[in-house]
Amino acid sequence: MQKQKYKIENIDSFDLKDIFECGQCFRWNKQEDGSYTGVVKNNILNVKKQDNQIIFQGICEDNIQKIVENYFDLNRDYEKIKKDLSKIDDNMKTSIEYGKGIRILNQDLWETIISFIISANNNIPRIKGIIERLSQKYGKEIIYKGEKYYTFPTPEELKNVTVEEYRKLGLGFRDIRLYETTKMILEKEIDLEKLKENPNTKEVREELLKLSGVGPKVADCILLFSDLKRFEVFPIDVWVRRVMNDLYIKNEDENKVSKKQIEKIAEEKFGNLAGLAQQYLFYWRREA
DNA sequence: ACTCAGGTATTAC
DNA sequence: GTAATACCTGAG
Repeated sequence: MQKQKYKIENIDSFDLKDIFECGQCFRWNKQEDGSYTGVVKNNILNVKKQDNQIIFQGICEDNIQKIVENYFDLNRDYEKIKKDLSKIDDNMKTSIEYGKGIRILNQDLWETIISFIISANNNIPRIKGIIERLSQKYGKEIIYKGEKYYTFPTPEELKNVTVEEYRKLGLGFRDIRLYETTKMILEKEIDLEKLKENPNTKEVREELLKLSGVGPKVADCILLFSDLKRFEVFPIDVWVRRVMNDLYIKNEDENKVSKKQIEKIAEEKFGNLAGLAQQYLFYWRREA
């Protein structure tokens, strides 16, 4: 573990707010100076934007450049993606203009699974609070700039946690789901390493759906936001349903719009970039 | 007191 | 297969 620093310059498609507040992650917090600090695996990172530079610093167990390039998806050409998506229609163009600094993070698969199970029928402040308490209680402490941070607990670290203990953390009815899913993963009923190696997204999705607390929406979030990185999925939550109905379907009652209907349009219009399109639309509809 | 929030699991047609 | 319903919790 050592303090490290890394800078990149003149990168488009990199805005702190767009990245950290577009709804893909839960462990990044804004600091007084406008930078963001977060926990990435066993590393504490702080990201600051200054002029046309992005400055990453933190305490890392591995090379910070390597960590950052992978986590922030730096080797993907977002300019090209945005250009392609913008051609589709004015709606996409508008939403991309709004969220032009978005990048989809390569988050740890296990952490993403648990985080999005917690997200079900929940609100962001509460989701963040639960994840923080979970990490504080079962993760490892790391001190950075005098502050205490906690790594996200590994499956092993949650091995002996009871349903009652989860309930005490405020998980509510999701307690049993965390318990069961952790058990399934520990016992390799679902092998996460094998999932990463499987290029067949449909098969991986079927596997994820076997986990307790993982339904269609959570499975798609995991596929898109974790290091599985499948951009062809299209997670449909209340906001996406709303924006898709507003823009393309125009049913008087958005709740009557079927999931299949939305999926069909997403597939036709956005194809293998559906996940990105979803994120721009979601962020725009929610924040703008 | 009551509604709502990044849905899922269960039960009943 | 598709529709209705319950579900922790805490903030507004």
